Amino acid sequence: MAKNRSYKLLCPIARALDRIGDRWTLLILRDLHAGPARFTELQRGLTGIAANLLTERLGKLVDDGLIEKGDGGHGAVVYELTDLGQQTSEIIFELAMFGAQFEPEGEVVAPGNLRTVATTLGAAAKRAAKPEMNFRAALKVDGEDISLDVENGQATAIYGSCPDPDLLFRTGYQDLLAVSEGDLAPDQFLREHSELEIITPGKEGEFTDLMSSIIGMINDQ
Amino acid sequence: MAKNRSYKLLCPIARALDRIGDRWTLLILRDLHAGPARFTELQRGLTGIAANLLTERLGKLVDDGLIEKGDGGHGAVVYELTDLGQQTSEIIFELAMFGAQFEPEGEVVAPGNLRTVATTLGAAAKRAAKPEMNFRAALKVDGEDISLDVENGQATAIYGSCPDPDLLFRTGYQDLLAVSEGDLAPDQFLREHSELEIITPGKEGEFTDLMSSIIGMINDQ
DNA sequence: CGGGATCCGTTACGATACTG
DNA sequence: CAGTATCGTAACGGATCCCG
Repeated sequence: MAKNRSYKLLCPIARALDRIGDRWTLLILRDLHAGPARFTELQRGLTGIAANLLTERLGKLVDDGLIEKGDGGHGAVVYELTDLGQQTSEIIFELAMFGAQFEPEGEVVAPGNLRTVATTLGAAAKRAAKPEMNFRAALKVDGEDISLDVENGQATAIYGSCPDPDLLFRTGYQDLLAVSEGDLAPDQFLREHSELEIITPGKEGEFTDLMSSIIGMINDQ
Repeated sequence: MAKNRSYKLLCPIARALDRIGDRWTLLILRDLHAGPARFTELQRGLTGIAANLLTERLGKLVDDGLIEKGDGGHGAVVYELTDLGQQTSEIIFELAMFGAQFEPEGEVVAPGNLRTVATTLGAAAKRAAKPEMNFRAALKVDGEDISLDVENGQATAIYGSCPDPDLLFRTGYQDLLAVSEGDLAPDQFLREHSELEIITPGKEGEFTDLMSSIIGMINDQ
């Protein structure tokens, strides 16, 4: 992996792990599924990854064609997923579904940013959205902006503010986790642990439908 | 992970990786999805994992409730998946789908046994089988037995011989890989790189249907 | 022979410091 | 901001040995 620790096995699973099985690598991809990001932004989301490790992992991901360096404006470098890198979406979503059932144990810490929320929500929405759905939702989770865009049932969630939204939804990260772990009932979450502000009347039904589907999908797995 | 290298992140993906993100762990689970296995059988399938590492990984998987020690008969210990461990099936299948597109590079080596084939085939069949399908297929891949059982569309593949099969299917591991990578056309694979022996007439249609669906699913992803 | 435990050299990781 | 350099520590990999 990092250097020469490939499994060298003639097996598709081993070949996948040779590319994304290193420590931190899947978490880096997780954050990039929420949209292009700068080096420092990634470092913050990974809470304490050493700079040299992040450098090495990014380099290997570029070499393997999963990500590429892009132009973030005024000379800034951003990393973003290639088409090949996008294909890890299903893997990451299944990991999230599997991991959501475990209680956080010991001294855990919230990530330095909420890109993980955008990724998980986006992957879930891709599966749960119905073809007739069309809306743009501006989410604020603990004050951080996430844009959820659904176009004819094609959902995309990006970490960042949403231009021209149909509605605004506020909640907290801890509340989202509680719902996904089954510790908080969906309707109680929607009634007491979040605020919904309607901008385009009529769109709020589609949004709450989608949220309910997502919560149901997570809980009954 | 191994000792205290948990990510300690409040994120479902990190919580999943704390359990199954260690080196070798997903490959161990891969082999166990093909049915219970003994220590030495696992060691062979993983081609060269050090005994101490396998011991440590198995111990952690038992502690985390993903696998358990069972009785393999005449005092033999076998490791097998718990219900929780079974839930990693989707993750492993998505890894296989992602990894199947890469050409093996450099000096790779075939795994010491073909449990990986049973796992990948089983996961694919679970998705591709239609509800009306019912058959038992005895597969021989490079002489190793894999049992594919489909009951009302519920597919299970186990590494081991199939009792009372409806048909017998022989092929080679390299041929299977070539098909899954798109280097060998499905119909050419079925005609020239495999043998089908019919035991219960009429069942061969269901089997080739399923195989075609699986190959199509892998290739157009 | 199966299922490990122990020891040891090598490699990767993690923290801090430093640089363009 | 975006990394590079250094270095102590922890994990890995290979071998050997042990016990039923």
